[in-house]
Amino acid sequence: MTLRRKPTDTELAILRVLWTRGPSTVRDVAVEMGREGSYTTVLKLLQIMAEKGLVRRDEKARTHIYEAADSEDTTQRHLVSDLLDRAFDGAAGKLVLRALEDGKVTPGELAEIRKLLNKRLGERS
Amino acid sequence: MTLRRKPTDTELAILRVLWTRGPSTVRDVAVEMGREGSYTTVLKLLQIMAEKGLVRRDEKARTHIYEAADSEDTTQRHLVSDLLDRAFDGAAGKLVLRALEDGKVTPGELAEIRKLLNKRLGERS
DNA sequence: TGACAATTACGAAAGCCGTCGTAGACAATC
DNA sequence: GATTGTCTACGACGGCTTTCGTAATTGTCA
Repeated sequence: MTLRRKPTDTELAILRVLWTRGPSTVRDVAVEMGREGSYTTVLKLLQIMAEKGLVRRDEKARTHIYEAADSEDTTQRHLVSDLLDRAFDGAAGKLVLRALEDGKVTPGELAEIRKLLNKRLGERS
Repeated sequence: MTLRRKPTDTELAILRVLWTRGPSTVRDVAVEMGREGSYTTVLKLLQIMAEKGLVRRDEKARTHIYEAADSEDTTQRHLVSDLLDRAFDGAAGKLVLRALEDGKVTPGELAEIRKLLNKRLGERS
């Protein structure tokens, strides 16, 4: 398996564009981020991300096409797990509490959390 | 209010020592981290963190005493909120699901989450 | 007082990140 | 074929993070 470093903030912003847009050109990404003026900066970032393995690059055409290497879900899982280790000593419950306090949660998500919670309560010894 | 930048990974590791040990000397922190060999590195980090306002320094005695400026809870809240913005578009529910999937949650925490969840379900329109 | 140990202070180096300027390749159009 | 526009490639810079070596300061103890 490939060892991938955690994406930086800027890299994550780019990945988010790729996740929502799908495979994109440099210009696509730059426009979406409102950074058309700094075109070469976005280009360079994507090139480095390709070296790191964060994105895949299709060079068949003159204008290259970039695509996120890992899915949004996978990356989110890694980021959460990382934060869990770094700041919560692995205690997921505490993180969940913090998140529920802070953020907005849709009713659908609330229901889903409930379901997962019940499953957890049921299976515990 | 003071504008504080997000602590780096290393800084967070130091903060965790300060949170569990309480006010500590450089040596205390270095020992706790198993980095007594790199004493001056830990010292320098703490000095910089003091400049940034991440820690407070008591210089009354010859051996300075360092203490985390923000509480663990506050910092955790900031980190979660930051991750929420950067990777989840603010959707706390999704983050909660990822965390529940991944980590270990104590029965006590499960109960607390349940309670908070019920409160949320009750108040929603 | 003098020697020694522990501590703080300081500066430099290496590496990474984000930014930008510029050069070169290529295609299309006239 | 020359010009123009778009794209990739490359190098350099400033800033930040972490590490380390070394000097300066201070306390202790014989």
